[in-house]
Amino acid sequence: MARCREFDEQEALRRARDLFWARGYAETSLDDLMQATGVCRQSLYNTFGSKAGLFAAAIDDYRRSELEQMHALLQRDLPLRELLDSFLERVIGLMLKCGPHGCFFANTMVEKERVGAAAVAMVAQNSARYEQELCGVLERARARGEAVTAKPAVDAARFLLNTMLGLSTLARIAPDRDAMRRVAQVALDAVAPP
Amino acid sequence: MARCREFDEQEALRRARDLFWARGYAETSLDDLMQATGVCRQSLYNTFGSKAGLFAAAIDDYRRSELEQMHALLQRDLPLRELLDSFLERVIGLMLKCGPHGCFFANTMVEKERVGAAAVAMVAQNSARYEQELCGVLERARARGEAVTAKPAVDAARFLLNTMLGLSTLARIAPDRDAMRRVAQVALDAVAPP
DNA sequence: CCCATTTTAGATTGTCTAGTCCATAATGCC
DNA sequence: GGCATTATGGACTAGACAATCTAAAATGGG
Repeated sequence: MARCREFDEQEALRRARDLFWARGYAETSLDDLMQATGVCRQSLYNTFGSKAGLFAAAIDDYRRSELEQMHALLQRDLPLRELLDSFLERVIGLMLKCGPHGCFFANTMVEKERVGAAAVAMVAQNSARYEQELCGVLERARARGEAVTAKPAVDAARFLLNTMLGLSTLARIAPDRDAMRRVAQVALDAVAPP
Repeated sequence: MARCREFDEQEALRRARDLFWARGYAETSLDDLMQATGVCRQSLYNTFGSKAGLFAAAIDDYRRSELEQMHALLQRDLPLRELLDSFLERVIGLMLKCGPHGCFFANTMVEKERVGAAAVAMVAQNSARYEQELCGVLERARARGEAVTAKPAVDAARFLLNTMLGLSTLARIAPDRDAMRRVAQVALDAVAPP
């Protein structure tokens, strides 16, 4: 009935996401996005509505492709220290991915005035979810009788989230995997003493 | 010999600094800066050279007016826990100042591709200085026989820096002073057990 | 093969930006 | 009081930007 699409929407979204991640919202122009995705301007508008709409879709894709895996990591039945250790290792890998871009979400919060309400809401919602899941992990470990900090689980969970956010900025100042690992170890010992 | 300045350079710089802090580099236009400072375009160029030059001056002013006080806080002769506690309290206050802007330096690192080399260098240098001073504080406390984490002082210092950076982003996601305080307490207990 | 429909490509629009230019106003030494 | 010098205010330039518009190209049911 009509002309066929010449591009793969998922592939284009993935490329747009990586560009937004690397450069941020304001510094990524539609010309950049067209070049990176190979999709013409009007098709981007037909598919995603606006630049902010494309960004929101990119944030959503990031959440699904990267963060869901981390959420899954937290659901595994492992001793607390092992679980958090592998989780933080994965976080560090993510922060360093594709160069010292830091966390897409953390960067977005610094740019929150520009990126549109939809994207900001997704980020805030996801942070809250991390906090809840980390809280659950700590409570389950405590119930199993593992060594866990005496602090309220919710405080310790927010502390871990805070450590993740810090690592994102640290990755921009000094993208040094070993240094970040040692930071994570101090945080790990604080919530799950060896 | 020549016409007198109608504006106070320090006052104008302070206003420009607060605007850059609140909105970031890219999102602050010269028109905004002219309005906030009350200084005409050409005078800003005469005095600071360029937008990037003005930003670098603003970063420098921030360092002098806000951060020097925090550096001074670390030089006081107090028990480690008291020292770090008051320091972190001050950090939180700074992160929340003038609304949830977070730390000017941390925000600048997220925008580092735009703000110019001079500003980035100042931020990186200052982070390293924090790390060194925190390291010194921990080593002195250890030498005095106070309770200090068994971790290498340099790792613990970087961990504290990381906590500060995290609090900056946390202030943007959820500017809640009490929540931030509890995060800081967990970090404090990790490096200086009660 | 035709035609309604969608995609594509590129020109265009209107807005905003940093930075420059220029004419005017103020200043104080001579 | 002239005059060199600096400050000021506003017009201007050149370019980047998101978004819209236009028209050609492709598609497949009838």
